[in-house]
Amino acid sequence: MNTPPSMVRLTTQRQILLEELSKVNTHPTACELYKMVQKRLPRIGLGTVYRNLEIMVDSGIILKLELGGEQKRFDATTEPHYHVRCTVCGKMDDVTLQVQEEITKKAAEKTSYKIIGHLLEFTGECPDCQKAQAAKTKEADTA
Amino acid sequence: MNTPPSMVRLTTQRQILLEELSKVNTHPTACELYKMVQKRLPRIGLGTVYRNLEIMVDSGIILKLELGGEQKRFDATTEPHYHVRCTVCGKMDDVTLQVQEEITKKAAEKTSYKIIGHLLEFTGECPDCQKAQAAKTKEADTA
DNA sequence: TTTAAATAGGATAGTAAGTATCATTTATAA
DNA sequence: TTATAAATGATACTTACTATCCTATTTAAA
Repeated sequence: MNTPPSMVRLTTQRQILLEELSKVNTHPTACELYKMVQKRLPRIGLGTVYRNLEIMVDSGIILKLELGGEQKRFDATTEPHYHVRCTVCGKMDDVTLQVQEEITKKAAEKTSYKIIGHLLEFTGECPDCQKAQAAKTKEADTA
Repeated sequence: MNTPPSMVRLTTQRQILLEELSKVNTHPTACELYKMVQKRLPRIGLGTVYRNLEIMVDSGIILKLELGGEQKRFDATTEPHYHVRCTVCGKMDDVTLQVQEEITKKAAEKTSYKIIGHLLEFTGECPDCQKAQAAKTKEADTA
């Protein structure tokens, strides 16, 4: 068993990436994070962002949210919790709802799969999009 | 209010696509469906598959599963139900678990989003991958 | 029943998110 | 100090999916 001379270095890029991700609770996409980090490290490459996010996911520092939507999103909170996704703008937020452990057991009884866990995502309309929608409706009424 | 001269035709391609999708319960990807349909319609284009799947989703005939994983999957059963995804091979199956309506209400109390519904996906290892894993472990032991 | 309009199909080009490659730089260890 | 490993940034590539375009088919009108 030869341990390879491998160790995850806390480079400036990784540190700033993690700082920026921890700063927000909207679970940004890789591209959004790239833009955020670019303000502090203008020469950073998009590849570095993707690479380091993946490394941090693998080492359990952050979570990758792979549910609905086109793009993957990232989350600095690693404790299991649920999310809402806005069906209009795609934004994601946390839902501070007790994680349902028992549902995993129930599912395990119903299938021949070896169940590991579950992902729960709520869908809805975010406050901003609700407002925008209301404004639009009002506009149509007066027209 | 001018209704456009639009109506969804039940073409051969659409019919066969729907038949093939209804035949299986593994929720195939567009690409998998393409291969399935190709056996009966060798000249069909991949674009036609994507286009018609989208049309059928829009008209509510089938469901698009946009949860975890790289690709979207399709489901001929439109009643709300849950799924398991194999974390090894990506295969998806149904979980015949009672849909938790009350969880949506609970979530609505915890967020400023206007909650519409929820998506629940279990993760685990499918029987085939469990077997393959077991065989691999055994091989390593004897080596 | 021919003709016109709408719709659909197949081929192909284009997008966009994400991944792989590679030369260069930076950090660590001998 | 030097050798080795690892990380970076630039760029090329892959893949799932979408848009475009021209042809074919279906439907409706004359």
